[in-house]
Amino acid sequence: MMEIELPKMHPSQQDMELIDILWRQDVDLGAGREVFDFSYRQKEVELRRQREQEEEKRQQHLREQEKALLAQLQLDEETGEFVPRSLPASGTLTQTNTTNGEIAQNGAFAAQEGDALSFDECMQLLAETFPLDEPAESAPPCLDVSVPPTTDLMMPADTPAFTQNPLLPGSLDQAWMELLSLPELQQCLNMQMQETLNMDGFMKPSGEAQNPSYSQYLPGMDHLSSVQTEVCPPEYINTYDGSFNNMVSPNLSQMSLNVPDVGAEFRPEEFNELFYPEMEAKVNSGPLTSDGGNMVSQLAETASDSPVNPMDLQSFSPGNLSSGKPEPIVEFPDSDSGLSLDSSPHMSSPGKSLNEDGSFGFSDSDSEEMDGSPGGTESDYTEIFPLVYLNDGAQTSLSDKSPAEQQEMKAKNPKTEPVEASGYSKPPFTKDKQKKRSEARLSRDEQRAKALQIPFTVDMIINLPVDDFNEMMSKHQLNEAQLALVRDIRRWGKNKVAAQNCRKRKLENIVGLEYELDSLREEKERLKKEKSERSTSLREMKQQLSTLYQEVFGMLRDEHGKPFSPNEYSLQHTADGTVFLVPRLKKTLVKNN
DNA sequence: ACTGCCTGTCATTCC
DNA sequence: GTGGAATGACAGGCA
Repeated sequence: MMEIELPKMHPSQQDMELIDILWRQDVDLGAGREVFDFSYRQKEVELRRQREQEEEKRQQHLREQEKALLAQLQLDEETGEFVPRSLPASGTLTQTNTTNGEIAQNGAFAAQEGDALSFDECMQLLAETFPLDEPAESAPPCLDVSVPPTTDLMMPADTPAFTQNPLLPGSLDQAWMELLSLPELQQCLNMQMQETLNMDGFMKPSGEAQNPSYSQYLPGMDHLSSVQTEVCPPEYINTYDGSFNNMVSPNLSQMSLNVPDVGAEFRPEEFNELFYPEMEAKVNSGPLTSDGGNMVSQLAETASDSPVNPMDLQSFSPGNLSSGKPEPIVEFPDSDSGLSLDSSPHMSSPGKSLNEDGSFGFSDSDSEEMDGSPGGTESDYTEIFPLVYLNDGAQTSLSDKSPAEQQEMKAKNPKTEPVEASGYSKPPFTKDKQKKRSEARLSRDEQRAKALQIPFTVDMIINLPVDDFNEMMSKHQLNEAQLALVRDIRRWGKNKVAAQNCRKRKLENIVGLEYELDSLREEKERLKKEKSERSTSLREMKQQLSTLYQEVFGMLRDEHGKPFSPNEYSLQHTADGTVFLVPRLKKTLVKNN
């Protein structure tokens, strides 16, 4: 059996860190952790050490109990179970057999036996090696370390012997772990793990099971992963996986191409620079905090900078809101709330009915309606719509449009003709005409909104939930006319959709009623036919009954052999089939009575 | 010019 | 009380 030499050299801090990293890979990689800084990790290490101390005491107690129990047990070689000793007299021999059996079953136990280091000796050595101020150093929680010395002793390196033998008493395992806690053994173990890593590539058996994260999530970064295995505490990797993997993963592939040669010493700054070069460039004031939440928020801020709502671009363009000039008073006799049942936001895009010369191409004689029409509830903001609005609004709309949209408009409207005019010129079908007409109407409310420089789209005004709508309104300072128009647009739009739904429902009801009417007519015809058939059947049955009656009555004779007169007698039958000959006179008398 | 249809809007009721 | 859906009624546009 192998005899483990205990080198006299003391481990360096780097070795301890490396050992720490390695056992953490095995022990902790399964759990995601939001730790980025060493301080947090060190605190956690201290807490863990305290817990391990307590655990060690508890396990020591258990070991003593198990020792006492083992002293009373022997191994049943057939079942592999420990059974109570039957004969105390043969205790010595049995003890020997038990030991042999254990040796045969587990090399660890054999190694311990052969190592001539008892548990107490180990503990003493432990106490000597590590004074009382940091006793936890001697008991790292890498108790489940994947490569125990048994790997070298009796099992091949790739054998899944990392799992404990269920027959191995916990005390023995713990004793081994006590031994493993020695720095010398840790160094030896470190070398073994390095060999295993080199041989298996990357912690194949246990690493994948315990840390399915980075080796899979960072394809093509195997070299980096292996480097990180050595230089980066798994907490960092886990933290990246847990917190940022989704966010930064699109960049990881690029980063892997530019990965610098990571030095043997891990530096969070370099790590951040490595994975967040853009953010480093953006947030260049002071070092990045290692706190994941802060980084998330910074990322969110970064992300929130880029996407700009097209509506916002349009709505908050210079001069739209903050001009401070008095809003032109607009009057639009006909509203168009911009939405229908199947309307898409594009249908209500502003400027669709704009003429190229800058005037609005209202459909449905809107230009005529512009002259003036009865003012209803719109009167508060629809006093009179000055011509200034037409030019201003049109120019604004045109300028707000993207070049592509303007080109599209030009393509749709090559001449100064209104879109509606061209659309109505040669409509192939009436439905299409109506649709175009509806689309043309769609822009009117938007133009009203644009005229009053309302910074919302009609779609938003109409379709936002009440809370969001109120929130949106509260975020902008709108004057009375704008508020009235916005609420009118919302009311019109909702009522328009409601009217469309109502009419659709009404049509569906009509169709349904027609269908029901047809069904009822069919049912009526069927019932009439059935009635006729049954009437015919009844008539035939009556005829048959009459024939049968006469036949039976004619066969009846009185005591003189004469037939009964049908005028004086009649046949009657009861429900049970009994037939009676009843005198008609008597029956008449009975009836009269 | 009349008619029927479609659509938007208003007023009202109800939830 | 408010918001919104539902609906009848009305008006305007169009074919």
